[in-house]
Amino acid sequence: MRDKQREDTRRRLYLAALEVFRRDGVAGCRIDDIAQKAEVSRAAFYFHFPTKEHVLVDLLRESEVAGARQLHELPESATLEQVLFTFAEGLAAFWEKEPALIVDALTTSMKVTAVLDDRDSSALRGLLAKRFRDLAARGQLAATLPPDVLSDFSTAYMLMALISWASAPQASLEGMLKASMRLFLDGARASPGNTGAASAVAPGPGKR
Amino acid sequence: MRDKQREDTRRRLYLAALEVFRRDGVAGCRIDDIAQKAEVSRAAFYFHFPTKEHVLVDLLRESEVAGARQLHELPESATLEQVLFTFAEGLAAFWEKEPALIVDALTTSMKVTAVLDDRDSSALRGLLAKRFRDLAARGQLAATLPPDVLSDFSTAYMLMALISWASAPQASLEGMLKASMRLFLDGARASPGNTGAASAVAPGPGKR
DNA sequence: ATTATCTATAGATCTATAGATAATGC
DNA sequence: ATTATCTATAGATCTATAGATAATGC
Repeated sequence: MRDKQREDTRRRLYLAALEVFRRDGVAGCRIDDIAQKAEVSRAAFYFHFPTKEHVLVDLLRESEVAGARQLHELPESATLEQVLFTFAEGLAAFWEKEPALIVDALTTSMKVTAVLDDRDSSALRGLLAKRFRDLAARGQLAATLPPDVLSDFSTAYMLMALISWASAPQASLEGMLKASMRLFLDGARASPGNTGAASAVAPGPGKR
Repeated sequence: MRDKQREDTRRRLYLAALEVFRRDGVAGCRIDDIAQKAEVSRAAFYFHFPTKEHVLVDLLRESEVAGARQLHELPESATLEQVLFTFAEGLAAFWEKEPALIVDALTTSMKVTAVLDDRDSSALRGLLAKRFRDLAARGQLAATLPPDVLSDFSTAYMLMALISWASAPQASLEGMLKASMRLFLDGARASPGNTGAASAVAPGPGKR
């Protein structure tokens, strides 16, 4: 009963905050407006969220859940490409509906999670890291950096792709995300097998 | 005379702000303390900087200048690797002396520059983009994405490497930055020529 | 005389906290 | 009786702005 009401209030504040963010921007909005829209006092907001930026951490978590949902259904044996593209599709579907909040959500969350540095607070970060460790064990990863770090870099590319698309939405977000994943996989260096388009579907290391 | 005084005050505020940031953190500090240390009124701070976060934009610019300094001396014909490694060295030298401000400087600047989106406000961003366009013209770049975007992604990798190092400083920052550049160049996919260490010095596409 | 730089300060907004209310546990 | 959730509010800090001062341009 108490738990239910607590979650209820928190959810109302969360949704109200997103509405106000979309209207006034994260930096420009007043917490009073959020609280009023959620029909609680301003102090109640602070009871649930340390700062208004923390609402965006929740939003990013939600987007990660959207990205990870399909990931669970992939077999253990999935390739690196399948893992990353599946995740990219989920992310694209989520953020296409919330373009105005991409930059704020990603930059503030990056700050918060960089400080926290708990690979487990985020369901996705742990899930993706596990996939990467498995792939490394099967020899599918370059040995440049440890799998955990590689996993974080793949996420960084997705975030960059999202921010880049949000600042200047050209093509489809999904296309942009997948292009960034090809870049992550094959690198920026010109080479016979690396024209971008080709490697998008090629299953293995695919030389020639 | 007036210009000189203006720049003088601005510089005093800039240095005072960095001191206070190091002591109290960017989020936790008071602008009054910054102004007091610079011996001007709080309003004078706002005359020079819209928000305290904008001080960090200046800091990031300074680091870019440090990174770009050596870049000017590279010949037009320099390889992608030479360009990126030179830049990485300059960045590493700068940020090693300012580890406490890395995360705040990079995340807030990312937000600000993502919104501004002027490829020219930053000397470096323009300089690096030009290098990338030249490299693309000489066929040294993968065609996955336009050169300008590739240039931004290379910077994103550096930023990620910096943030990652700042959160958990393991090895040398320069080593971390160069590893991230190898990842950028060759991708994360396992392949015969891609063991990381090997490609660090190899000049060309270097298969085998 | 005009303009750029800076100060003093009023009003807005936030942050911290003492206390009210109602659910929970004994 | 105790504790979790929320409110009311005092004090801190920020933001906006009217005005002072001194350099610049005519």
